[in-house]
Amino acid sequence: MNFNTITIKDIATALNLSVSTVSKALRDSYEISEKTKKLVNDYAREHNYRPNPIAQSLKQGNSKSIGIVVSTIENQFFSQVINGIESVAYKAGFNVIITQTHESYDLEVKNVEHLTHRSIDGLLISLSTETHDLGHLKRLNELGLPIVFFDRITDEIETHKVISDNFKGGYDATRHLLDGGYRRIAHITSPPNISITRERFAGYKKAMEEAGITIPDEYIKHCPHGGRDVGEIEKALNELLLLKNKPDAILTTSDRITTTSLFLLNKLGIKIPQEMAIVGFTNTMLADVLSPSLSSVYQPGFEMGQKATELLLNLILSKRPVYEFETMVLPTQLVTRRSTSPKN
Amino acid sequence: MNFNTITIKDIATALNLSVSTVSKALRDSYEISEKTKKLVNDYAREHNYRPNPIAQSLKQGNSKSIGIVVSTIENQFFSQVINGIESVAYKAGFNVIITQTHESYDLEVKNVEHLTHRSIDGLLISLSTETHDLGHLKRLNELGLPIVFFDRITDEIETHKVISDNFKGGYDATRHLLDGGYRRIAHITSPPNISITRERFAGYKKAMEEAGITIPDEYIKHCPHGGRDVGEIEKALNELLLLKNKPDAILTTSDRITTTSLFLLNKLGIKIPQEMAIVGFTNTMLADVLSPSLSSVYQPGFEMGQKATELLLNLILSKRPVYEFETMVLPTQLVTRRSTSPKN
DNA sequence: TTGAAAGCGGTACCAC
DNA sequence: GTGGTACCGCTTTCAA
Repeated sequence: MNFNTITIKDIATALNLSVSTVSKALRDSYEISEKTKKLVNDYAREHNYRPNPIAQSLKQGNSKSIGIVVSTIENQFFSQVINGIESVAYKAGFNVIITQTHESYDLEVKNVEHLTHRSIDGLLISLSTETHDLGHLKRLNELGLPIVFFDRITDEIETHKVISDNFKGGYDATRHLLDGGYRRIAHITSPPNISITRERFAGYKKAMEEAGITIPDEYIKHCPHGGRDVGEIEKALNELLLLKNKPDAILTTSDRITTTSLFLLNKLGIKIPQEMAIVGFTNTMLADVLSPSLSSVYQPGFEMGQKATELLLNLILSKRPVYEFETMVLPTQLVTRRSTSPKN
Repeated sequence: MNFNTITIKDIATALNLSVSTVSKALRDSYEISEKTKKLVNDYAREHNYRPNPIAQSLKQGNSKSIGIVVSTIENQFFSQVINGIESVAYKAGFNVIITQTHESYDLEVKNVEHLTHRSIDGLLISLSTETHDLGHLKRLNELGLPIVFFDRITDEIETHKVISDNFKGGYDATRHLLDGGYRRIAHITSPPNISITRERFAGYKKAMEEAGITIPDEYIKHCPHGGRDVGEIEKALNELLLLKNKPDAILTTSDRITTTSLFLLNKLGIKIPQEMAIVGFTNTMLADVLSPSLSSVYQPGFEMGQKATELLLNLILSKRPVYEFETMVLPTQLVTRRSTSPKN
């Protein structure tokens, strides 16, 4: 149903004008006399006229709106990104449509389809953990849909990308543990197909190598859905705890894996950091208030949303096709707290 | 831009049929021969045809999508509600469009306008703290737009509503404090114009009355934006701490007010619960892991989203106008933890 | 069984 | 300066 009180046609009838005249008057065309413009605009204002953007986009081929795909808005990092996106988009007169994949490839495909059908002018996307095949996005990219990837990106499509410095985040966190005297550092993370997993792992590995430590294979645990299900985190943690060569510290990635690991360790009665230190990627504002306070790698979510949107708007508003793309890397921030206090 | 590879017209041209025939074939009309149907459907499948829902909704006057308005998705409660909404909506073949007011009346009006223009079939809304005037929603309601309120509702519009048992939540939490020996119980909450504030206050008041305690006026602190800004929470808390007759416990409402209060108390070095007990409404999954673990009133967010959507779909799909409305009240759950351990 | 044409709400080209 | 009209993609009478 259409709940706009009034259409351009109604105005035309009421003022005894043609629709085209009304349309032009509303768009402040030079062709229309000031008198008519005033007449039309006054009437429109009084009757609370609003153009129907669906009709407009059908006609004009643009919609002044951008689509967003994230894994889940429950994740503080993503809700901060979305706030950043909105702050820039609204200022430029664009609306946003938010969708969630819940880490499902099928839902990602469905959402992207839904968004393009709703006639978006551009797409901001962070890939789901299940996504291997990028066909759905490649097709759109080739058709000319402006796309900007953020957070979880891909090499297979050339366009603007915005990430945080995951390598450095992983490196700094690991270095911090090493400096505190921890040597047996395990890593619970997302599946290796998504970019952030590989980047953070690389940082972790580098720091370990520099310390002359070989990482046992069984120290690396992947959660197939990036921690969506408690079970996968529980499994990873239990396996680590059962190792002969039990780790004395864990580096976790993603909000969910980090906070859930903390929860589980507490539940098991394991003393943090004496028996097990923990540092993780998370954007929760509660790191300070956790028990114990949680050392964490913070990503600039809001800024990431802003930057990604600025780049996307550039693509959308560019008169000519763009062939030069950039990958913007934003700094992460390690905040050390009690969960990683130095040994002894 | 339209990034659908192919339109109904393309199919018509390719198969040497008329658009109307193709349209009917795709909709499996009895008028069309099986042979033609097969021809059309095969071609459509091969070429990955998807109808353009914008054009459809322009024509049909419905869009198979529902609009959502919440204050902020950063709030765990609301992201849980949204997940509940999606779970029901998707199953019924409806899409959802999520918008945030950030507790601003202006944004609420703008979002509602944007949603109705995008041709939604129904609206799910939780009012912003700034909203006093309901004109924008009354108008739509009178025009026949199905609306279901949840969480922060209003008496001024008659329709389905879903809330949690805020009275009982407030009552139980207060009762729990009283049972623990706390008597000077303060209350930091949202502004009184929104329903949840009044309902929770009523429960708190009832419990205090039953205990024969008169609540000093200065024990009631309202955060104008429901805790959106840290400053307003800080101010409320500081004022309480400076009172001669300093409270020994606080009941907080909303995720933000609750967790921020905990943070601030910790920061000030105030011992919880010895110097100040705290219990609050929050849906964070971290209540257990906080320092100290936080007694909290949990609201069934996911279920609320589900119920609200079911009611909305009833309204949307109903053949005849609906005149009987219900207000569904879902149970809250008090989980007691260390932040409210009994005195002594 | 199939097709022509109108129309949803706008925009824009082209006449007058 | 104003109006007629075609069109965006699709659905739906009404004719053929």
